[in-house]
Amino acid sequence: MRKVPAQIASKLHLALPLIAEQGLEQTKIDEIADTAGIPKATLYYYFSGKEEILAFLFEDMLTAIADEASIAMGTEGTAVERLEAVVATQIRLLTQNRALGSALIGDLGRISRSPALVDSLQSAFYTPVENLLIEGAGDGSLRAIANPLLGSMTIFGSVIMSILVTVIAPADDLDVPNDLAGELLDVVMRGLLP
Amino acid sequence: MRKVPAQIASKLHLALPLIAEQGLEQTKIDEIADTAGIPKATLYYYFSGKEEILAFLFEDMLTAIADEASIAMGTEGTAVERLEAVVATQIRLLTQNRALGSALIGDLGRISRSPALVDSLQSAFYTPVENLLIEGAGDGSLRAIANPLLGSMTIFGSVIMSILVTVIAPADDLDVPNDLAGELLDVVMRGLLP
DNA sequence: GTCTATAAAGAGATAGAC
DNA sequence: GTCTATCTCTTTATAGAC
Repeated sequence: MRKVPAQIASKLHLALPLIAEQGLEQTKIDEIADTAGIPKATLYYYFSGKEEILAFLFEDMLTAIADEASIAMGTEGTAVERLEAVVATQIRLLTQNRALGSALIGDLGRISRSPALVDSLQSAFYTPVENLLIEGAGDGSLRAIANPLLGSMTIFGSVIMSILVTVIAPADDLDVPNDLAGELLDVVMRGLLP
Repeated sequence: MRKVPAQIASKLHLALPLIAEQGLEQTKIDEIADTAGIPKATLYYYFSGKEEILAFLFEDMLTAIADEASIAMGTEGTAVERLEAVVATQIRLLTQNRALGSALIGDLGRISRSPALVDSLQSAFYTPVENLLIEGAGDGSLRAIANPLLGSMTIFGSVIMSILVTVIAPADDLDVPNDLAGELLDVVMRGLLP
């Protein structure tokens, strides 16, 4: 894959709603080219095919999340406070670019098939959360759970599911909380027991 | 779609590892036919194409989960106890048929594109959990969270993520807990705060 | 280096005999 | 229900203009 110019990258986002709606499989590369306003041959010049295009966009988003999460981690405050900032960042970026977020969450299998994307996913979601869980156990602001991985999975799982249910495939009668990140964290933090 | 004989259905499962590994997109229908030992023409006799085959298998598993979850819900005990039984059932069935579980979790987008599968997913995962959360708030065994949907999302999210991380795409250095369901529920129930 | 046009290859799906 | 042969559509890849 050649280095993709910013203008191409930004145009590609125009094709994302299409991909998110019907899946990459059903999306012809001509549709992508037309919708994005990029000649098909140019796409083949930069990418080796459809998969690589989507992988590039995923990578793009995951890197952005990892970067902002890293910033949120570096702020002042207890581990809990920073954890909340990190999760809020993740949710914000996923919902901000709704179509890409949908495509990503709806296609976790694709990510798990690519080692590079697995790495990016870890940097964006697991690593910051897991580190904060460990820190929190240290500074006493979080309880020390036996397996920090289980904690970060719970958080990541609830984040992506909340996006899935509220943004990607919302039921008709659903009322989305204004402060989704806050309410979600409340549940995860305090648990379900009385 | 014609009614699929049990023998065809069971043979189809042989092709699942293939689909889970490389995705449906990269799986040729000839490969499915060969691996499952079903003539390609017969597949087209019962199904309209690849998508319908996978949808059928998903439906199959989701129905099984919904059925067993419904049984677990009907047992004696507090809401919490039955909730644990339901979640353990879900995890058990997802891991028991590892390849199908992988394909399902890795392809949530496909499910969200099909209203019938969304229904089945709800019956298998959301509905039983959400009902138990409401019941639990009633009998005092669970705290009354503002939005029960958030609770069921948290549970479902952590369930699928734990499957994803431990079963579908396990890291090399990962130690999978023996009692995954139990430890996971401990986190979700008691929360992350001290 | 980038684009237009088009040819070649490969997969999904179908038709009709058995 | 199953088989062989075939048709069609998509992707891939290239040749050549700019």
